[in-house]
Amino acid sequence: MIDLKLLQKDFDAMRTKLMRKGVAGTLLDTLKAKNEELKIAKQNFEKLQALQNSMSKEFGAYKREGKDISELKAKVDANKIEITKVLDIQRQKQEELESMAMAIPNLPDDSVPDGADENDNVELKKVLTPKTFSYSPKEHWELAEENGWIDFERGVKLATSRFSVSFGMGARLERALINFMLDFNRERGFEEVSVPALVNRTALEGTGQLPKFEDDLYKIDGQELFLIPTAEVPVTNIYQDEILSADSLPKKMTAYTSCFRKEAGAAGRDTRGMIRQHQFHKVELVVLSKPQESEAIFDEMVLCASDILTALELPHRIVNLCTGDLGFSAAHTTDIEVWLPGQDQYREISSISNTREFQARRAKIRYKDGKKNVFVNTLNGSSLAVGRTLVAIMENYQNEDGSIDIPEVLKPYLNI
RNA sequence: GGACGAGUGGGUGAGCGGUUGAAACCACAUCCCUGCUAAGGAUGCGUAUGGGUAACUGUACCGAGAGUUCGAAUCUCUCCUCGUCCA
Repeated sequence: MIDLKLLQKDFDAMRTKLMRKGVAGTLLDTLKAKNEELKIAKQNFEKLQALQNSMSKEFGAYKREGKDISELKAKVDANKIEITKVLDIQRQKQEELESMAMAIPNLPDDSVPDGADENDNVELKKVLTPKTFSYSPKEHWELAEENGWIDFERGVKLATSRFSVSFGMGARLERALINFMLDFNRERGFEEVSVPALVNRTALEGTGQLPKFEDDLYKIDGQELFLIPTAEVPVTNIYQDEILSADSLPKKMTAYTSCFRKEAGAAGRDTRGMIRQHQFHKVELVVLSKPQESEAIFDEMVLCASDILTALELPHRIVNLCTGDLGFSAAHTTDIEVWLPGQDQYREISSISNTREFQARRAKIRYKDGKKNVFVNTLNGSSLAVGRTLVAIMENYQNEDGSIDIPEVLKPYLNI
Protein backbone atom coordinates (compact mmCIF):
# COMPACT_ATOMS: atom_id res chain seq x y z
CA MET A 1 0.00 0.00 0.00
CA ILE A 2 1.17 3.50 -0.68
CA ASP A 3 2.03 5.70 2.27
CA LEU A 4 -1.00 7.88 2.95
CA LYS A 5 0.99 10.15 5.23
CA LEU A 6 3.43 10.79 2.44
CA LEU A 7 0.50 11.42 0.13
CA GLN A 8 -0.62 14.13 2.54
CA LYS A 9 2.85 15.59 3.03
CA ASP A 10 4.39 15.38 -0.41
CA PHE A 11 1.45 15.05 -2.73
CA ASP A 12 3.02 16.41 -5.89
CA ALA A 13 6.07 14.18 -5.84
CA MET A 14 3.97 11.11 -5.21
CA ARG A 15 1.52 12.05 -7.91
CA THR A 16 4.30 12.53 -10.45
CA LYS A 17 5.71 9.10 -9.66
CA LEU A 18 2.40 7.30 -9.79
CA MET A 19 1.42 8.97 -13.02
CA ARG A 20 4.53 7.42 -14.57
CA LYS A 21 2.93 4.12 -13.77
CA GLY A 22 -0.33 5.11 -15.36
CA VAL A 23 -2.34 6.05 -12.29
CA ALA A 24 -4.78 8.83 -13.08
CA GLY A 25 -3.92 12.07 -11.35
CA THR A 26 -7.56 12.71 -10.58
CA LEU A 27 -7.74 9.46 -8.67
CA LEU A 28 -5.04 10.72 -6.36
CA ASP A 29 -6.80 14.03 -5.91
CA THR A 30 -9.84 12.10 -4.78
CA LEU A 31 -7.78 9.90 -2.53
CA LYS A 32 -6.19 12.85 -0.84
CA ALA A 33 -9.56 14.51 -0.31
CA LYS A 34 -10.99 11.30 1.11
CA ASN A 35 -8.08 10.96 3.44
CA GLU A 36 -8.70 14.43 4.79
CA GLU A 37 -12.40 13.75 5.15
CA LEU A 38 -11.65 10.61 7.08
CA LYS A 39 -9.37 12.47 9.41
CA ILE A 40 -12.07 14.98 10.20
CA ALA A 41 -14.65 12.23 10.64
CA LYS A 42 -12.32 10.47 13.05
CA GLN A 43 -11.74 13.61 15.03
CA ASN A 44 -15.48 14.17 15.28
CA PHE A 45 -16.00 10.69 16.58
CA GLU A 46 -13.13 10.79 19.02
CA LYS A 47 -14.29 14.04 20.55
CA LEU A 48 -17.75 12.65 21.20
CA GLN A 49 -16.40 9.35 22.39
CA ALA A 50 -14.10 11.11 24.86
CA LEU A 51 -17.13 12.94 26.22
CA GLN A 52 -19.08 9.70 26.44
CA ASN A 53 -16.24 7.99 28.27
CA SER A 54 -15.91 10.73 30.85
CA MET A 55 -19.67 10.90 31.42
CA SER A 56 -19.80 7.16 31.86
CA LYS A 57 -17.14 7.39 34.50
CA GLU A 58 -19.12 10.06 36.26
CA PHE A 59 -22.13 7.80 36.03
CA GLY A 60 -20.37 5.17 38.07
CA ALA A 61 -19.35 7.74 40.65
CA TYR A 62 -22.93 9.03 40.91
CA LYS A 63 -24.27 5.58 41.57
CA ARG A 64 -21.70 4.88 44.19
CA GLU A 65 -22.56 8.10 45.98
CA GLY A 66 -26.26 7.47 45.55
CA LYS A 67 -26.85 10.70 43.59
CA ASP A 68 -29.70 11.17 41.16
CA ILE A 69 -28.64 10.06 37.72
CA SER A 70 -31.65 10.87 35.57
CA GLU A 71 -30.24 14.18 34.28
CA LEU A 72 -26.88 12.67 33.45
CA LYS A 73 -28.52 9.72 31.79
CA ALA A 74 -30.47 12.00 29.49
CA LYS A 75 -27.26 13.75 28.45
CA VAL A 76 -25.44 10.52 27.91
CA ASP A 77 -28.28 9.03 25.90
CA ALA A 78 -28.42 12.05 23.63
CA ASN A 79 -24.68 11.96 23.09
CA LYS A 80 -24.86 8.31 22.20
CA ILE A 81 -27.22 9.01 19.34
CA GLU A 82 -24.74 11.53 17.98
CA ILE A 83 -21.90 9.05 18.29
CA THR A 84 -23.77 6.43 16.30
CA LYS A 85 -24.28 8.89 13.46
CA VAL A 86 -20.72 10.11 13.41
CA LEU A 87 -19.35 6.60 13.66
CA ASP A 88 -21.35 5.52 10.64
CA ILE A 89 -19.86 8.33 8.61
CA GLN A 90 -16.39 7.45 9.79
CA ARG A 91 -16.78 3.79 8.87
CA GLN A 92 -18.06 4.61 5.45
CA LYS A 93 -15.18 7.00 4.77
CA GLN A 94 -12.74 4.44 6.05
CA GLU A 95 -14.08 1.80 3.72
CA GLU A 96 -14.05 4.10 0.72
CA LEU A 97 -10.50 5.17 1.40
CA GLU A 98 -9.24 1.65 1.96
CA SER A 99 -10.74 0.16 -1.17
CA MET A 100 -9.23 2.99 -3.19
CA ALA A 101 -5.82 2.88 -1.57
CA MET A 102 -5.51 -0.88 -1.85
CA ALA A 103 -5.95 -0.66 -5.62
CA ILE A 104 -3.11 1.80 -6.16
CA PRO A 105 0.20 0.32 -7.30
CA ASN A 106 3.60 0.94 -5.79
CA LEU A 107 5.65 3.99 -6.70
CA PRO A 108 8.28 3.18 -9.30
CA ASP A 109 11.85 4.06 -8.35
CA ASP A 110 13.40 6.97 -10.22
CA SER A 111 15.78 4.50 -11.86
CA VAL A 112 12.92 2.75 -13.68
CA PRO A 113 12.95 3.76 -17.35
CA ASP A 114 9.78 5.19 -18.85
CA GLY A 115 8.03 2.97 -21.33
CA ALA A 116 4.75 1.56 -22.50
CA ASP A 117 5.39 -2.17 -22.56
CA GLU A 118 8.04 -4.89 -22.69
CA ASN A 119 9.51 -3.44 -25.88
CA ASP A 120 10.75 -0.47 -23.85
CA ASN A 121 12.61 -2.57 -21.31
CA VAL A 122 16.31 -1.86 -21.12
CA GLU A 123 18.87 -4.61 -21.58
CA LEU A 124 21.56 -4.41 -18.90
CA LYS A 125 23.82 -7.22 -20.03
CA LYS A 126 24.10 -10.52 -21.83
CA VAL A 127 25.61 -13.61 -20.24
CA LEU A 128 27.04 -16.40 -22.43
CA THR A 129 26.74 -16.39 -26.21
CA PRO A 130 24.07 -18.48 -27.90
CA LYS A 131 25.63 -21.24 -29.93
CA THR A 132 24.99 -21.43 -33.64
CA PHE A 133 23.19 -24.40 -35.08
CA SER A 134 24.14 -25.94 -38.42
CA TYR A 135 20.51 -26.94 -38.81
CA SER A 136 17.24 -25.32 -37.88
CA PRO A 137 16.74 -25.86 -34.13
CA LYS A 138 13.36 -27.18 -33.07
CA GLU A 139 10.97 -25.69 -30.59
CA HIS A 140 10.68 -27.33 -27.20
CA TRP A 141 7.19 -28.75 -27.64
CA GLU A 142 8.34 -30.64 -30.66
CA LEU A 143 11.40 -32.00 -28.86
CA ALA A 144 9.35 -32.79 -25.77
CA GLU A 145 6.93 -34.92 -27.74
CA GLU A 146 9.63 -36.57 -29.82
CA ASN A 147 11.49 -37.66 -26.72
CA GLY A 148 8.35 -38.64 -24.87
CA TRP A 149 9.14 -36.23 -22.08
CA ILE A 150 5.96 -34.21 -22.04
CA ASP A 151 2.44 -35.10 -23.11
CA PHE A 152 0.27 -32.08 -23.66
CA GLU A 153 -2.85 -33.88 -24.83
CA ARG A 154 -3.13 -36.12 -21.81
CA GLY A 155 -2.76 -33.09 -19.57
CA VAL A 156 -5.83 -31.64 -21.23
CA LYS A 157 -7.63 -34.92 -20.66
CA LEU A 158 -6.89 -34.82 -16.95
CA ALA A 159 -7.70 -31.18 -16.39
CA THR A 160 -8.13 -28.70 -19.21
CA SER A 161 -6.02 -26.82 -21.71
CA ARG A 162 -2.65 -25.52 -20.52
CA PHE A 163 -1.99 -28.57 -18.35
CA SER A 164 0.52 -31.27 -19.22
CA VAL A 165 1.97 -34.56 -18.03
CA SER A 166 5.71 -35.22 -17.80
CA PHE A 167 7.17 -38.67 -18.31
CA GLY A 168 10.49 -40.36 -17.70
CA MET A 169 13.50 -38.12 -18.17
CA GLY A 170 11.20 -35.10 -18.54
CA ALA A 171 9.75 -35.70 -15.09
CA ARG A 172 13.14 -36.61 -13.63
CA LEU A 173 14.69 -33.46 -15.01
CA GLU A 174 12.02 -31.33 -13.38
CA ARG A 175 12.79 -32.92 -10.04
CA ALA A 176 16.53 -32.62 -10.61
CA LEU A 177 16.17 -28.95 -11.47
CA ILE A 178 14.13 -28.26 -8.35
CA ASN A 179 16.74 -29.90 -6.15
CA PHE A 180 19.62 -28.26 -7.98
CA MET A 181 18.05 -24.82 -7.64
CA LEU A 182 17.18 -25.22 -3.98
CA ASP A 183 20.68 -26.41 -3.16
CA PHE A 184 22.19 -23.59 -5.18
CA ASN A 185 20.08 -20.99 -3.38
CA ARG A 186 20.81 -22.53 0.00
CA GLU A 187 24.52 -22.26 -0.65
CA ARG A 188 23.99 -18.58 -1.33
CA GLY A 189 22.53 -18.16 2.15
CA PHE A 190 18.81 -18.63 1.53
CA GLU A 191 17.06 -20.80 4.08
CA GLU A 192 14.80 -23.44 2.59
CA VAL A 193 11.17 -23.23 3.63
CA SER A 194 8.15 -25.30 2.69
CA VAL A 195 4.80 -23.54 2.66
CA PRO A 196 1.08 -24.10 1.99
CA ALA A 197 -0.12 -24.00 -1.61
CA LEU A 198 -3.42 -22.54 -0.44
CA VAL A 199 -3.62 -19.16 1.21
CA ASN A 200 -6.34 -16.89 2.54
CA ARG A 201 -7.43 -13.46 1.40
CA THR A 202 -5.32 -11.62 3.95
CA ALA A 203 -2.12 -13.15 2.63
CA LEU A 204 -2.98 -12.21 -0.94
CA GLU A 205 -3.83 -8.67 0.09
CA GLY A 206 -0.52 -8.50 1.89
CA THR A 207 1.51 -9.15 -1.24
CA GLY A 208 -0.80 -7.20 -3.56
CA GLN A 209 -2.54 -9.87 -5.68
CA LEU A 210 -5.82 -8.87 -4.06
CA PRO A 211 -8.10 -7.02 -4.26
CA LYS A 212 -7.22 -6.11 -7.84
CA PHE A 213 -6.30 -9.36 -9.54
CA GLU A 214 -8.81 -11.89 -8.25
CA ASP A 215 -9.59 -13.00 -11.80
CA ASP A 216 -6.09 -14.41 -12.16
CA LEU A 217 -6.46 -16.67 -9.15
CA TYR A 218 -8.03 -20.07 -8.61
CA LYS A 219 -10.41 -19.90 -5.68
CA ILE A 220 -11.63 -22.82 -3.64
CA ASP A 221 -15.38 -23.07 -3.98
CA GLY A 222 -17.20 -21.98 -0.86
CA GLN A 223 -14.07 -21.02 1.04
CA GLU A 224 -11.90 -17.97 1.31
CA LEU A 225 -8.90 -19.91 0.08
CA PHE A 226 -6.92 -19.50 -3.11
CA LEU A 227 -4.28 -21.53 -4.89
CA ILE A 228 -1.02 -19.60 -4.77
CA PRO A 229 0.10 -17.94 -8.01
CA THR A 230 3.67 -17.84 -6.66
CA ALA A 231 5.52 -18.84 -3.49
CA GLU A 232 6.08 -15.14 -2.95
CA VAL A 233 2.63 -15.01 -1.36
CA PRO A 234 2.97 -17.57 1.44
CA VAL A 235 6.67 -16.97 2.05
CA THR A 236 6.43 -13.17 2.33
CA ASN A 237 3.40 -13.52 4.58
CA ILE A 238 5.11 -15.89 7.01
CA TYR A 239 5.95 -12.87 9.13
CA GLN A 240 2.74 -11.00 8.47
CA ASP A 241 1.64 -8.79 11.39
CA GLU A 242 4.88 -9.34 13.28
CA ILE A 243 7.57 -7.10 14.64
CA LEU A 244 10.94 -8.69 14.01
CA SER A 245 14.12 -8.02 15.91
CA ALA A 246 16.75 -6.09 13.96
CA ASP A 247 19.33 -8.83 14.32
CA SER A 248 17.02 -11.44 12.78
CA LEU A 249 17.27 -9.53 9.48
CA PRO A 250 17.76 -10.09 6.69
CA LYS A 251 15.51 -13.11 6.40
CA LYS A 252 16.65 -14.80 3.22
CA MET A 253 14.39 -17.65 2.18
CA THR A 254 13.96 -19.99 -0.73
CA ALA A 255 11.00 -22.22 -1.44
CA TYR A 256 9.85 -24.63 -4.08
CA THR A 257 6.12 -24.69 -4.81
CA SER A 258 3.71 -25.40 -7.56
CA CYS A 259 2.12 -22.20 -8.82
CA PHE A 260 -1.38 -21.80 -10.20
CA ARG A 261 -2.56 -19.09 -12.53
CA LYS A 262 -5.74 -18.74 -14.51
CA GLU A 263 -3.85 -16.77 -17.16
CA ALA A 264 -6.96 -14.69 -17.64
CA GLY A 265 -6.37 -12.39 -20.57
CA ALA A 266 -3.59 -14.54 -21.97
CA ALA A 267 -5.82 -16.19 -24.55
CA GLY A 268 -3.87 -16.96 -27.68
CA ARG A 269 -0.45 -16.34 -26.11
CA ASP A 270 1.96 -19.27 -25.94
CA THR A 271 -0.85 -21.74 -26.34
CA ARG A 272 1.55 -24.38 -27.49
CA GLY A 273 4.05 -25.99 -25.13
CA MET A 274 4.83 -25.32 -21.53
CA ILE A 275 5.78 -21.66 -21.55
CA ARG A 276 2.44 -20.59 -20.15
CA GLN A 277 0.67 -23.24 -18.11
CA HIS A 278 -2.02 -23.03 -15.45
CA GLN A 279 0.15 -25.04 -13.09
CA PHE A 280 3.92 -24.86 -13.02
CA HIS A 281 6.87 -25.46 -10.74
CA LYS A 282 8.93 -22.60 -9.44
CA VAL A 283 11.74 -22.11 -6.98
CA GLU A 284 11.46 -18.70 -5.40
CA LEU A 285 13.65 -16.36 -3.39
CA VAL A 286 12.06 -14.09 -0.80
CA VAL A 287 13.89 -11.67 1.45
CA LEU A 288 12.77 -9.41 4.28
CA SER A 289 15.44 -6.84 4.95
CA LYS A 290 16.21 -3.47 6.43
CA PRO A 291 15.59 -0.70 3.90
CA GLN A 292 19.24 0.32 3.73
CA GLU A 293 20.39 -3.17 2.74
CA SER A 294 17.66 -4.13 0.29
CA GLU A 295 19.41 -2.95 -2.85
CA ALA A 296 22.56 -4.93 -2.13
CA ILE A 297 20.39 -7.97 -1.52
CA PHE A 298 18.51 -7.33 -4.71
CA ASP A 299 21.77 -7.52 -6.64
CA GLU A 300 22.62 -10.76 -4.84
CA MET A 301 19.30 -12.23 -5.92
CA VAL A 302 19.75 -11.28 -9.56
CA LEU A 303 23.24 -12.73 -9.51
CA CYS A 304 22.01 -15.93 -7.86
CA ALA A 305 19.37 -16.54 -10.53
CA SER A 306 21.77 -15.60 -13.31
CA ASP A 307 24.46 -17.88 -11.91
CA ILE A 308 22.09 -20.83 -11.95
CA LEU A 309 21.59 -20.31 -15.66
CA THR A 310 25.33 -19.92 -16.12
CA ALA A 311 25.92 -23.16 -14.23
CA LEU A 312 23.45 -24.79 -16.61
CA GLU A 313 25.33 -23.13 -19.48
CA LEU A 314 22.20 -21.41 -20.68
CA PRO A 315 22.73 -18.06 -22.44
CA HIS A 316 20.59 -15.31 -21.01
CA ARG A 317 20.26 -11.59 -20.68
CA ILE A 318 19.35 -9.27 -17.87
CA VAL A 319 16.72 -6.65 -18.46
CA ASN A 320 15.50 -3.67 -16.48
CA LEU A 321 11.71 -3.38 -16.70
CA CYS A 322 10.19 -0.09 -17.80
CA THR A 323 7.29 1.58 -16.01
CA GLY A 324 4.74 0.05 -18.36
CA ASP A 325 5.90 -3.51 -17.72
CA LEU A 326 6.37 -3.14 -13.97
CA GLY A 327 4.08 -5.18 -11.73
CA PHE A 328 1.62 -3.84 -9.19
CA SER A 329 3.76 -4.20 -6.06
CA ALA A 330 7.24 -3.59 -7.44
CA ALA A 331 9.33 -0.45 -7.03
CA HIS A 332 11.64 -1.85 -9.63
CA THR A 333 12.09 -5.19 -11.35
CA THR A 334 14.85 -6.96 -13.21
CA ASP A 335 13.93 -9.80 -15.51
CA ILE A 336 16.22 -12.54 -16.66
CA GLU A 337 15.46 -13.83 -20.12
CA VAL A 338 16.86 -17.10 -21.35
CA TRP A 339 17.83 -17.76 -24.94
CA LEU A 340 15.50 -20.15 -26.78
CA PRO A 341 17.09 -21.09 -30.12
CA GLY A 342 13.91 -22.84 -31.29
CA GLN A 343 11.96 -19.62 -30.85
CA ASP A 344 14.98 -17.55 -31.86
CA GLN A 345 14.40 -15.14 -28.98
CA TYR A 346 15.00 -14.44 -25.32
CA ARG A 347 12.09 -15.38 -23.02
CA GLU A 348 11.46 -14.46 -19.40
CA ILE A 349 12.63 -17.10 -16.94
CA SER A 350 13.00 -15.03 -13.80
CA SER A 351 11.61 -11.81 -12.43
CA ILE A 352 13.22 -10.19 -9.41
CA SER A 353 11.55 -7.29 -7.64
CA ASN A 354 12.16 -4.98 -4.75
CA THR A 355 8.79 -3.86 -3.42
CA ARG A 356 10.48 -1.68 -0.77
CA GLU A 357 7.88 -1.20 1.97
CA PHE A 358 4.82 -1.55 -0.23
CA GLN A 359 4.05 -5.13 0.78
CA ALA A 360 5.37 -4.68 4.30
CA ARG A 361 2.88 -1.88 4.89
CA ARG A 362 0.03 -4.06 3.63
CA ALA A 363 1.17 -7.16 5.49
CA LYS A 364 2.28 -5.20 8.57
CA ILE A 365 5.79 -6.62 8.68
CA ARG A 366 8.02 -4.41 10.81
CA TYR A 367 11.24 -4.61 12.74
CA LYS A 368 12.53 -2.89 15.84
CA ASP A 369 15.01 -0.21 14.89
CA GLY A 370 16.10 0.96 18.33
CA LYS A 371 12.83 2.14 19.86
CA LYS A 372 10.97 2.63 16.62
CA ASN A 373 9.04 0.09 14.58
CA VAL A 374 9.99 0.33 10.93
CA PHE A 375 8.55 -1.45 7.91
CA VAL A 376 10.94 -3.96 6.38
CA ASN A 377 11.65 -4.08 2.67
CA THR A 378 10.42 -7.18 0.90
CA LEU A 379 12.03 -8.67 -2.18
CA ASN A 380 11.11 -11.64 -4.28
CA GLY A 381 12.41 -13.34 -7.36
CA SER A 382 12.24 -16.59 -9.24
CA SER A 383 15.35 -18.65 -9.04
CA LEU A 384 14.06 -20.13 -11.26
CA ALA A 385 10.91 -21.06 -13.10
CA VAL A 386 11.40 -24.82 -13.49
CA GLY A 387 9.26 -25.49 -16.57
CA ARG A 388 10.84 -22.72 -18.56
CA THR A 389 14.29 -23.89 -17.52
CA LEU A 390 13.42 -27.29 -18.86
CA VAL A 391 12.26 -25.66 -22.07
CA ALA A 392 15.58 -23.83 -22.30
CA ILE A 393 17.53 -27.04 -21.72
CA MET A 394 15.59 -28.83 -24.43
CA GLU A 395 16.11 -26.11 -26.99
CA ASN A 396 19.74 -25.32 -26.16
CA TYR A 397 20.94 -28.89 -25.63
CA GLN A 398 19.21 -30.41 -28.64
CA ASN A 399 21.05 -32.38 -31.29
CA GLU A 400 20.23 -32.64 -34.94
CA ASP A 401 18.67 -36.09 -34.50
CA GLY A 402 16.26 -34.67 -31.92
CA SER A 403 18.04 -36.12 -28.89
CA ILE A 404 18.81 -33.86 -25.95
CA ASP A 405 22.04 -33.74 -23.93
CA ILE A 406 21.92 -33.41 -20.16
CA PRO A 407 23.66 -30.41 -18.53
CA GLU A 408 26.74 -31.51 -16.57
CA VAL A 409 25.63 -29.99 -13.25
CA LEU A 410 22.40 -31.96 -13.30
CA LYS A 411 24.00 -35.35 -13.84
CA PRO A 412 24.66 -36.00 -10.13
CA TYR A 413 20.98 -35.30 -9.49
CA LEU A 414 20.04 -37.91 -12.07
CA ASN A 415 22.60 -40.48 -10.99
CA ILE A 416 24.24 -40.37 -14.39
C1' G B 1 -19.91 -34.44 11.82
C1' G B 2 -21.35 -34.10 17.51
C1' A B 3 -20.21 -32.67 22.97
C1' C B 4 -17.46 -29.97 26.22
C1' G B 5 -13.21 -26.59 27.38
C1' A B 6 -9.89 -22.66 26.05
C1' G B 7 -8.11 -18.16 23.19
C1' U B 8 -5.40 -11.66 27.54
C1' G B 9 0.81 -7.59 26.19
C1' G B 10 7.75 -10.90 23.86
C1' G B 11 6.65 -15.49 27.31
C1' U B 12 3.93 -17.64 31.67
C1' G B 13 -0.51 -16.03 33.74
C1' A B 14 -4.43 -12.83 37.22
C1' G B 15 -8.67 -10.34 36.08
C1' C B 16 -15.52 -8.55 40.55
C1' G B 17 -19.87 -4.96 34.29
C1' G B 18 -17.31 1.04 36.24
C1' U B 19 -11.32 3.54 39.71
C1' U B 20 -7.91 -2.14 34.16
C1' G B 21 -4.37 -0.69 28.69
C1' A B 22 -4.96 -4.33 31.90
C1' A B 23 -2.05 -7.58 38.49
C1' A B 24 2.06 -10.74 39.25
C1' C B 25 6.25 -13.32 37.54
C1' C B 26 9.89 -14.08 33.62
C1' A B 27 12.44 -11.90 29.66
C1' C B 28 14.37 -7.21 27.94
C1' A B 29 16.57 -1.94 28.51
C1' U B 30 18.91 1.93 31.41
C1' C B 31 20.86 3.24 36.08
C1' C B 32 22.67 2.11 41.17
C1' C B 33 25.20 -1.09 44.54
C1' U B 34 28.69 -4.74 44.91
C1' G B 35 33.22 -7.10 43.15
C1' C B 36 33.61 -12.16 41.22
C1' U B 37 32.34 -17.20 37.94
C1' A B 38 26.98 -14.68 40.47
C1' A B 39 23.53 -11.84 43.39
C1' G B 40 20.67 -7.50 45.07
C1' G B 41 18.04 -2.71 44.29
C1' A B 42 15.62 1.47 41.25
C1' U B 43 13.19 2.85 36.95
C1' G B 44 11.33 1.83 32.29
C1' C B 45 9.12 -1.63 29.00
C1' G B 46 2.40 -3.39 23.87
C1' U B 47 0.37 -1.75 18.95
C1' A B 48 -1.98 1.77 15.72
C1' U B 49 -3.62 6.53 14.97
C1' G B 50 -4.96 12.00 16.00
C1' G B 51 -3.54 16.79 18.55
C1' G B 52 0.85 19.45 20.63
C1' U B 53 7.76 22.43 19.34
C1' A B 54 7.68 19.60 23.74
C1' A B 55 6.15 17.90 28.48
C1' C B 56 1.89 15.66 27.56
C1' U B 57 -2.70 14.11 25.79
C1' G B 58 -7.39 12.08 22.93
C1' U B 59 -9.19 7.49 20.53
C1' A B 60 -9.11 2.32 19.31
C1' C B 61 -7.32 -2.63 20.27
C1' C B 62 -7.67 -8.46 25.69
C1' G B 63 -8.78 -14.48 18.67
C1' A B 64 -12.39 -11.83 14.62
C1' G B 65 -17.10 -9.59 13.87
C1' A B 66 -21.86 -8.07 15.66
C1' G B 67 -25.08 -7.07 19.93
C1' U B 68 -26.88 -5.77 25.19
C1' U B 69 -25.48 -1.47 28.48
C1' C B 70 -24.66 5.26 30.38
C1' G B 71 -20.23 1.93 30.72
C1' A B 72 -17.72 -4.73 28.36
C1' A B 73 -11.39 -8.23 28.64
C1' U B 74 -15.69 -9.43 31.88
C1' C B 75 -22.78 -10.69 29.54
C1' U B 76 -25.24 -12.55 24.53
C1' C B 77 -24.82 -14.24 19.36
C1' U B 78 -21.98 -15.69 14.91
C1' C B 79 -17.38 -17.13 13.01
C1' C B 80 -12.13 -18.69 13.37
C1' U B 81 -8.24 -21.33 15.87
C1' C B 82 -6.43 -24.77 19.54
C1' G B 83 -7.31 -28.82 23.15
C1' U B 84 -10.06 -33.07 25.15
C1' C B 85 -13.87 -36.67 24.51
C1' C B 86 -17.56 -39.10 21.15
C1' A B 87 -18.96 -40.74 16.14
